[in-house]
Amino acid sequence: MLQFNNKDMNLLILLSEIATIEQLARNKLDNALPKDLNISSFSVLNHFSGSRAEKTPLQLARSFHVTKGAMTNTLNKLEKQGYIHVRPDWNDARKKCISISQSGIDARNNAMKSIKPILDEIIQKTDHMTKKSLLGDLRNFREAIENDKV
Amino acid sequence: MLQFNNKDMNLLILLSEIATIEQLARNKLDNALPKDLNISSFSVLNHFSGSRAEKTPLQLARSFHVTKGAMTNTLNKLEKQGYIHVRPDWNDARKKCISISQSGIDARNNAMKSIKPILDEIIQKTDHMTKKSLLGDLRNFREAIENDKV
DNA sequence: CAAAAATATTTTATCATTGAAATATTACTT
DNA sequence: AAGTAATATTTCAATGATAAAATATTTTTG
Repeated sequence: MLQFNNKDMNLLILLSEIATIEQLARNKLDNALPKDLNISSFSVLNHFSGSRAEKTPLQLARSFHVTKGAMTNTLNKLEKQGYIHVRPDWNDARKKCISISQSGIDARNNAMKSIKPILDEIIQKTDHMTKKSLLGDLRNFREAIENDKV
Repeated sequence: MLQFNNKDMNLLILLSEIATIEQLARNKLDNALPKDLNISSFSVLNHFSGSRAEKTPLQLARSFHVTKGAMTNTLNKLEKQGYIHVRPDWNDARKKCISISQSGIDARNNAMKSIKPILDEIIQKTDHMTKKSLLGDLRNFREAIENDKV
């Protein structure tokens, strides 16, 4: 009855499972975050809480796999809010250098507090082994998807 | 340095990995699909190729975890394209019954052909064990996320 | 060194989604 | 049977993303 092989169908099922989880998680977190911070903005702030080194908009766009235009939007909002510092790159006037401000750090920490109950509920409901194997498998899987567009 | 526990941070990393994969896969498939079919429309058609039983718009919206308004949109487009049949539920005038048409089946098969190279490339690059354990783990994980909003 | 190509950012139009309100129908309650 | 609550779908405004074009700057190349 199916004219396409099982592997293709199984992969579509896998991808649709991933899309479903993404949608569920996005909506939950979006609703829990402070009104002035959507997931995109929060992700950028959270990124800088790991490594505070300056990044260009293009680097950030690539990190998050969004378009440059989308990153322009997010950064404009964050700058208006005072959560990031934006300065020209003195060596290359095409570039900008983005870093997090103190109030950006505060906003990120505050946002973390507001989503913590959601995170903790998920953690509590997922057994340790699942989470442990998931991350490694997902990273392998992502590499299979992304690395032809080097 | 981090004022939030590792479990929370690791879960955020896991979720961001999932979001990244979703974006990559969505963009690839979107670009490969015929111009008259986006992922949402294709997903609905593909759903019906598995089980051809009629579904209501609300059932479909829940299957795909999108809002009812989004499903209305998708179904309107598919109906204009002639890819689905829409009929009233004779027992309950609030409901509609959706099924796939023959040209919908053709459109789905044609779309499958156009994305097959992408699917096959991913399959070829991902080892069997990864895919095998991934699906089960993801389903467990999804349940942890979704089942408090029963 | 001038022209062309490459790179970085912004702008623009378009599109799909969301949450909430509006509409219509059915089920429940008393 | 009337009134209220619940359910199903659609509409609407707002939002955030995309692709592609526009702008500006730097690098390459002939």
